[in-house]
Amino acid sequence: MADILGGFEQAVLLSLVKLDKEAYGRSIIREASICLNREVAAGAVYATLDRLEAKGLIASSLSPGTPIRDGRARRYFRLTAAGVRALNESKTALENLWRNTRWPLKGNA
Amino acid sequence: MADILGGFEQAVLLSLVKLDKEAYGRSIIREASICLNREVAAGAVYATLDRLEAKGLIASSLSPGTPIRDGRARRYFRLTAAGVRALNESKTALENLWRNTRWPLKGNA
DNA sequence: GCCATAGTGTCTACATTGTAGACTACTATT
DNA sequence: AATAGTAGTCTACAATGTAGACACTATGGC
Repeated sequence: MADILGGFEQAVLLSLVKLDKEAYGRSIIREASICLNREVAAGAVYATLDRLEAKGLIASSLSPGTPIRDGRARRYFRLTAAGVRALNESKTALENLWRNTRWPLKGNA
Repeated sequence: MADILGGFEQAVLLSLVKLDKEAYGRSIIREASICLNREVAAGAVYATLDRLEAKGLIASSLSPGTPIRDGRARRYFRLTAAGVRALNESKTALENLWRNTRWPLKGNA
């Protein structure tokens, strides 16, 4: 199993961090679009959220008690301790990968 | 198509950078193991090298003229201009992803 | 009441990337 | 010839990335 999270997973996870209490499907999609600077499909995000939840890196819960007012119930997501760890470790591994490499690379092709 | 190279691809590509003229299958495997701080299977590396070559990010050539002395002919790899670009862009995209995020993250779960 | 619209979540299908492990080749040594 | 050391190849499958169609609930206007 890859010990480094993929770019998309990191984007989704970091979106949760930034949105904090306001992290639910559609808001995550919007935030991830900004982070990655491109359009991201709803399915892509939900599929990733499901996988991350299956791995225990995030947890979800439907709109807490409060009455639903604007459409379907929102599903809120939050990072678990394991999620925070995985994110930190991925970042660290990536830093190590580039350590000792002057960047940006000069086109030496 | 992911605009951010995966961690393994980056490790392989960066190994080429570090090994420079001495980048061939087995030496890349050794270097990648160091970069990632874990064992990597030969098949994993060769498969990745083939894919990167198919995408035009690297190019290969068999041991240049010189007589083969220690086993099967070596296949040397080198980054193409597109490869350098892809590597730089991945790094940049990752930097942007983490921009404005204090790191390491505090376990707020 | 009925329809259009807006905001949400779900499902299916497929492409790409990550990885393991067994296997083939060639040389030098014993 | 048998063995070990260095190289590269192939197959198969798991994990991740992504698109696009679809379904549910509520509101506002006709």
